[in-house]
Amino acid sequence: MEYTVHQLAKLSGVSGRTLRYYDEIGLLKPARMSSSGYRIYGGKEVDLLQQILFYRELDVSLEEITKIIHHPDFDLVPALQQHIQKLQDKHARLEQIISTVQKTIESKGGGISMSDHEKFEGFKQKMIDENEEKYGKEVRDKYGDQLMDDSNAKMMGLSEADYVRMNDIEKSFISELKKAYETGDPASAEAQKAVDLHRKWLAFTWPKYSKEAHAGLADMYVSDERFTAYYDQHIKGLTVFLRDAIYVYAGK
Amino acid sequence: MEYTVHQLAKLSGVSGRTLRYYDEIGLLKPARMSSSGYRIYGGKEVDLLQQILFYRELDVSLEEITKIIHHPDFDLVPALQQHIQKLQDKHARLEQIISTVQKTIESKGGGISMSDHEKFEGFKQKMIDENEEKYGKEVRDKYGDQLMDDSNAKMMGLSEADYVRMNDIEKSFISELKKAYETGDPASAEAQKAVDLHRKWLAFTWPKYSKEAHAGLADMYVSDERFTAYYDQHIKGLTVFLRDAIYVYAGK
DNA sequence: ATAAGGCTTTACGCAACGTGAAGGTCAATA
DNA sequence: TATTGACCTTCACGTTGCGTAAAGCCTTAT
Repeated sequence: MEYTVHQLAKLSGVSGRTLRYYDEIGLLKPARMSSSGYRIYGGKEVDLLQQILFYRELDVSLEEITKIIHHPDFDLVPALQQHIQKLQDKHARLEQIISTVQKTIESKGGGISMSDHEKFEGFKQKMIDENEEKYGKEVRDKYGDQLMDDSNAKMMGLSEADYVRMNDIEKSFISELKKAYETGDPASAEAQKAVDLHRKWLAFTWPKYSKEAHAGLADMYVSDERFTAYYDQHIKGLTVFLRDAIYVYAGK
Repeated sequence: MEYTVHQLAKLSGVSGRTLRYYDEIGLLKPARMSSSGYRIYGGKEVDLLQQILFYRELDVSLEEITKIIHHPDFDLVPALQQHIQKLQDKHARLEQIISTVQKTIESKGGGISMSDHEKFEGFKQKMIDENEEKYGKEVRDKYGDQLMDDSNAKMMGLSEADYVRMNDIEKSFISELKKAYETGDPASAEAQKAVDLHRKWLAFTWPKYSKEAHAGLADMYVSDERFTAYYDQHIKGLTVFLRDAIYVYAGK
């Protein structure tokens, strides 16, 4: 039996455009062309199309399918294993996303404002990842794996109520810090009060406090442009002022 | 603090191109343009970008994000609920795909040929779905829900070994049918032997055999172009011949 | 003054087709 | 036989979220 595009299309459930496209990219060529230039497909092509659709169902790209179909000695198993890896990654990521969206929806019923919630759920993991990436090695070298792992765990375990309190404290901290900046003295009472709030704020994510780590963090603030940008957003030079105040606080 | 594209890009982790694109589609416009035409972003834009990236992480389309961000009274919860639905569908589908790919890989170790396996795993559920869609109502009306459900269940429970045997039987059936066609007589011994093989083949997916259902299936074969195409692929007119032979077999 | 590095707009490319547009072909009917 | 109407063909643009040049202006440092 022979089929034109539309016939094969109806037979297989794909569109005519799809078949022309498959012809175009060399995935499925018609058996022959009629005298008037029509595409004519035969039984062999029907079978091939079945196989193509099978792999397509599995989310394999048409490029991969082309290799699979047209090279009988194609190394299928490793390719599929790699493919399954990607699928599983996607799967895990979706799971995470779904849970985040669910929490986001729930939070709309509760007292936590949307923007808080966004900042909370959306960036928690990201913060940990970035933290790990940028400072992980340094911190692990300096203070050991335990501290870093504990810190990450604590971050993940943060409740939303905690998060709200943490945010409140940070706001107080920023406002105190700005006031302190006016004095121009990192050792002033105002500055030290601000740093104390900073310490409390850190307590939410730090499993164990140490003056050395606090001072180390101050260095990071100054050297990392994202932190600098964040603090200098309020007043230019605030980051350096904060570092100096922490130095005093930590007795460095 | 003010930022140029590249500065904000580094700060937030996205590319400059992305920021220009967001400007272009009206998702995130710079606070102002410098005298020389540079994009200048402020603290407000930094916050907005954070929110944008949050939703982007959740696989929300930029179009949706635009609505969410720029219309404070946007009805977020139903939108997110709808979104979560899509995510869950994707998630479930991925699960199914992963399992199929896994089985596909496993089968490469066993004795079942790839092509058999493809046909088996990939189309089993699809067959059921299509079956249900096309004939479900008719069959359920005629023979009751139980038969249809049982049939679907039996199909899903088919082992691969069964599937191989099923395929063998179908091959014999086709070859017998072709021989029978030569005789031109649907009542010939050859034709009836073929129909008997057809019956055995059916037994793999039919929970209970009945002559009425068999004859009904023959009608479907003739009226459905996919079946017609399938059988007429071998010899034109074979479908009608098969129907007539089944009629005789079923005493209709 | 010149080079380096930032910025700009313009525009093609990616995946897998959907959706016309403009025009040829084929079978059946008035 | 001429004309529908239903096919078929080849362009070619639109989709999503940017990556990646290309060509040229702006700014800063040497």
